[in-house]
Parts: sequence; structure tokens; C-alpha cells
Amino acid sequence: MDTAERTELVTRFTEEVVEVDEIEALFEERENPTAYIGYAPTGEMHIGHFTTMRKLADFIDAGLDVTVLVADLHAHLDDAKSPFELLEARSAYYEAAIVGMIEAAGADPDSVTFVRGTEYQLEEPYTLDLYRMLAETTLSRAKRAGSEVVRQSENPKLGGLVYTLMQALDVAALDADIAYGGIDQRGIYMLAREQLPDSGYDKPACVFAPLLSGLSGGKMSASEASSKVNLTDDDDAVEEKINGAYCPAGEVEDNGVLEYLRFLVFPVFEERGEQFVVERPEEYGGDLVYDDYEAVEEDFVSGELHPADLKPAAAAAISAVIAPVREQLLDNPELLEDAYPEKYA
RNA sequence: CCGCCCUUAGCUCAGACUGGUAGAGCAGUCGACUGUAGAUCGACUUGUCCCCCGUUCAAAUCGGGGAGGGCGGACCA
Repeated sequence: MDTAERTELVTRFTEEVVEVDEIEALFEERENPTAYIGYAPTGEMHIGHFTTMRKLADFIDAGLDVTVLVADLHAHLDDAKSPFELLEARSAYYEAAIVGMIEAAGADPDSVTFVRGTEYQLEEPYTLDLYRMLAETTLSRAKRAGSEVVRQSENPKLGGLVYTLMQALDVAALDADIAYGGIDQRGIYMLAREQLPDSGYDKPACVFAPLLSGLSGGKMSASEASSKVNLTDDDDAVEEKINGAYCPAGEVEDNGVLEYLRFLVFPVFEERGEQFVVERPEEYGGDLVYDDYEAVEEDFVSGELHPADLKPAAAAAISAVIAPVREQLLDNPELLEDAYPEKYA
């Protein structure tokens, strides 16, 4: 694979890349540049995570050495979203779910390195770097960098600011050439690009995934159950949520159903060699088969494909995509019971 | 250590002065209309009024104690 192909793999289906030149340069210089993505083990993982995760398959195919950080300390630093006592259990659950998603996306989880935050964030070199950064960063700069990531409240805690600086530092600590995450992470990684060179580290390139629209229109909200599909949702639950989704005929904007197809279903189906089939009553023209997303969107915009026909097909496809992960999680019920005792135990 | 403020539906809050077993908006649920959903109408649901004790025929409301949260002051050898 040449540099152009590898770069294309790394950058496809993304929201933004900073900068493409830098990624090309990495591939020119080295056989296996490094990339990292971090997740703070807080609430249950959902389809948004899966969409972001699917991209790791592209990274691996492109020859990147991928590290996944399970940022346990971050999960508590962000307004104590995860109680301190549950960090271990939630980290275990996240790691298992992530392995499942990578597998379901058609990649080999063994080619990914998993790291816990507490494995290195309490060591002296990291701590010293952090303290130096704390001394050099203004409150307003840190607030701005983390504003899309850290929970915003009337009474913000210091932890949210430390969280932000730690994440910037993680890029260097994990020796990542490329920082990857949802576009909401942009502020933090721009801070990293700005500050890491001052501390003697390389400036990371960044790849940002799009954030999917919520099913009820507008942004996906972690706290709104009907706005997203959970990894543990069964076929019926997925169908119910997709059927209830905001999906105006012919409109692409804010259309979560189409976005799920574009960024999750089609990439995964391509990997698995499956086709997207829309079963449709003869009355409306009979069944349709699609090999790529563009054709779906074209038919949807033209009116050829009606939302009422698309929805059941999309629901079935999404179920098929998440099924392996769901089964894996249900086979190990203690993972969820330990991680979210108030809900499952 | 001292003082002041806050705590009522899933969320934001009203009600407290002048005790009479609780309300609005949003959210949610269900119908109507659409070959989906949304929008729009129509209907409906929701409570340990932070906890304990007391006063009273009667306490979200008054008194005392406590918990949690916030703000300020003081202390600064």
C-alpha cells in the first residue's frame, strides 16, 4: 500500500483532519506510525462509540500502531461521572465492549494495545509534566479547550480543567503521532498541538470523527435513551428506536438514520461483504439492494426510497452490526452488573 | 472558625411572608393527521415537597435539630 492509499484509509469518513500533509509525512517517514484514542469509562457505551471505533479498522489496515486508552482517572475527574470505587469495573466493561466492537468491525483486537490511565498517569515523569503544564496554562484557556468534552455545570470542579490538560499530555505520554477522537475533542487536541512542543514533545496530527445526530433530531444525547441505540439493545429495541427516529422524507440533514447507515452500517457491511437490502412491498416498487451509501442517499433524496421502507431495513442492518457485541456482553453479564450495579445488579 | 442563601415532578422552577394533604413550562406517554418520524392539534401521567423532632384539628409552609450544595467573611505566625 502506498502513502496515498494509507492516507486515504486513515482520513476517509472523517469530519476533519489536521493536517493531511502531516499524516502523509508520517507514512513517508515510517512504516508504523502510532495513533491513540481515549475513552473515559463513564456511562454505557452506545452506537456513537461504535461508529468512532469502527475507524480503528481503517487505522490498522493502514499500518498504524493503535493504542486505546481506557482513561479511568478521567472518568472520575469529569464531575465524578464514575464513582471512584467503580473505575475498575467500568474500565473492564469498556475494554470488553471495545474489543467486541473492533471485532465486529472486522478488525483484530489483538493488534490494538490497551492501556489504563492509572498505569502511567501516576508515575513521576507524567506527574511532573502535568504540574508544569498546570503552572503554564490559564484558566480560560483550559476551560475553552475542554468545553465540548467536560461536563459543564453551574459549579464546575477543578477536575474538569485537570482532565483537559491530562488528555493533552496523554498524546505525548502514549507516544502517539496521531490523536484520534470525535470532533468534540478538537479543543483539547488543539491545545495539545499548541503546548506539547513547549514541553519538548512532538506536535500530534489529529483525526476527528463526525458526531452522529440523535435519533430524536438534533444532537445525540447520552442521557436521552430514545436518541441513541445501545450496544445491548435487542432487535426489538433497535427497531422501536429507529422507527421512532426523526427522518423527514428526502432530507439528509440531522437524519440520524442515514448517518448510521453511512458511518457504521456500510463500512462494516463492506468489511463483512454484506449488502444492504430494503424489503419493500410490491405496491411501492418491491425490494431494493444497495452496495454503497451514496446510492441510498440518492434514492432517499429523490423520493424513490421512502422513510417507512428505509427504517425497518436500517433497523435490521444496525441490529446485525451490533449483534456480535451484544452477544458478547450478554454472555458476560457480570461486566455490566459490576460496572452499573444500580441498574443491573 | 463565623455568617448568609439554596434543597418541591425526569429537568428548570413557582407556591412559603398571611398553615387547609401541591402547580407551571419543558420532557414523557397515548390518540388524530401524515405510507416513518417530526411539526401541529387533542388527551393523559408524574411527587419521601432533603431528613428527624416539635407546635397545631391540620405543616411544603411555623419552631428546633441534622444532612447535602452554594456564597461570603475571618484567620494569615
